[in-house]
Amino acid sequence: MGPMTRSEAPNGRTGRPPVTSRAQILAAARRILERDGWEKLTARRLAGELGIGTTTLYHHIRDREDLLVQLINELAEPTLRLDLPADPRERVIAAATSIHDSLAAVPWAPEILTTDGFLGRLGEPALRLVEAIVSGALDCGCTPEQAVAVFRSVWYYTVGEILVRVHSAGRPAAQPPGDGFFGPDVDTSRLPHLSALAERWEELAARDTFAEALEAFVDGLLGRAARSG
Amino acid sequence: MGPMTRSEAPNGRTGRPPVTSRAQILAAARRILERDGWEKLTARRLAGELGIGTTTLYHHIRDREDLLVQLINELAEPTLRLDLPADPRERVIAAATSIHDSLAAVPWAPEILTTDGFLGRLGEPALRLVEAIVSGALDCGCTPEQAVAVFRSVWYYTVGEILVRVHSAGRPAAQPPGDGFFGPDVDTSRLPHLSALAERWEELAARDTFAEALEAFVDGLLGRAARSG
DNA sequence: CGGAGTTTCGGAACATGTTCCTAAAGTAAG
DNA sequence: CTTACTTTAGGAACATGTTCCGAAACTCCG
Repeated sequence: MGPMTRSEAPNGRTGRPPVTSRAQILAAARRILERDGWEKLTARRLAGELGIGTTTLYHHIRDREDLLVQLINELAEPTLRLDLPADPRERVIAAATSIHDSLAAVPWAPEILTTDGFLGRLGEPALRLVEAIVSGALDCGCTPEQAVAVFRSVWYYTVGEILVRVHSAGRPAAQPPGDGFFGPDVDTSRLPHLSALAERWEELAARDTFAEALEAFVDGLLGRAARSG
Repeated sequence: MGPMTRSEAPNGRTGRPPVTSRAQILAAARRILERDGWEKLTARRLAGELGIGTTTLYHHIRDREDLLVQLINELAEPTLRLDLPADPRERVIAAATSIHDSLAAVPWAPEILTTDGFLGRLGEPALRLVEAIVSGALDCGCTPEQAVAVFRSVWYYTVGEILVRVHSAGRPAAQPPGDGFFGPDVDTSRLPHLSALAERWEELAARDTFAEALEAFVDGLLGRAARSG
């Protein structure tokens, strides 16, 4: 469109010089995050922190989702670097646990985890753990199809655990027991076990069973693969 | 607050008569949903459909989340009614599958699934399936603690699967392979298996492996419980 | 210097969910 | 009828993410 570019930037750059960089925006976002909290990280406030116009942000960052993915990437990267066991099964579990713990430490904006190709948009440390899960599954005798399925299944479980737990965190009771547990017009006589467990539900739902269930899941997946292979 | 209520509604009701009911709002929401699509279901449009003021909605419905939970409840209820197998393991799997399929059929507003105590806010059909999972686990020799853990783990996996798949649905490729799969500056030589699978990733990630992985998960969880008990 | 080209900046505007506060519309007593 | 009380209705306003489009600031070339 328009006239052809006659000189394709011979030496220096052309155009109005930028007053802000993506790195500065990310730094300011981290500053707001730890100073004012997650809920204060808005586009206008972020622009104000940098002394620039609000819409200027959108020339350096596609949208809010883009910003948050970058932030998560920066904040979670150190935690994602760890030594992986040589044993395949242990490697799968260690990698999945590392992904879980790293992302669970960033409890704001959990919906970002479910964006399309989220792990692919992360940096090499995260992909290294994906590689570890896939390679571990392959070393356990999985076919490539099964190995990818193992990763995806473990990823789904991890995402779900984080999302549900984060959303239940602020509240006084996760899955409120007693009065509030059942809806308004529910016949509790048809739910004998739930009724019997109602008083203990809050306590039981608060327990962290991620690691145990993860092992059970991995064993189940790898066992199936070995049996069919 | 003001003078005491002298007469506590002797015969009829008092105050300005309501022009709208919660049921009418839900009906209008469903109408908009199937006529104009999910993205058109906004507070103002919903009020317009009913010919009432926008803020009037908030006297009948706490907030958007409340509306969506009610809607999901209405729409998913028929699917949640099915006969459950007598065999405990099959019962757990059938119940989890039913929950999954019912909620996956309501692909809008997936973030509602992770709200605090979501299943508890649903009606009796959904709770019946929760009861089925817990009772199945108990019948397989689980302790109450383990049974609740089984339910929660399966629920996490189900939620994660739905959320990730829904977010990947609209895009051309789930977890884009090839060029876009890896980030900008990633050393692919350190990711041999991922690189080798890059071309097939899209196809493999699109496969529906929920049922198989669910069985593996349940077997892993129940097997662990039986071994420890 | 001056116009052309190019890149960045940012104010105005829009649609969204939600809250505040006041008016409206009814019943019950005096 | 008038006054008190109660309940619902809804306009105005606010903060949010985001886009449109024109202005600003710089380089290059003649």
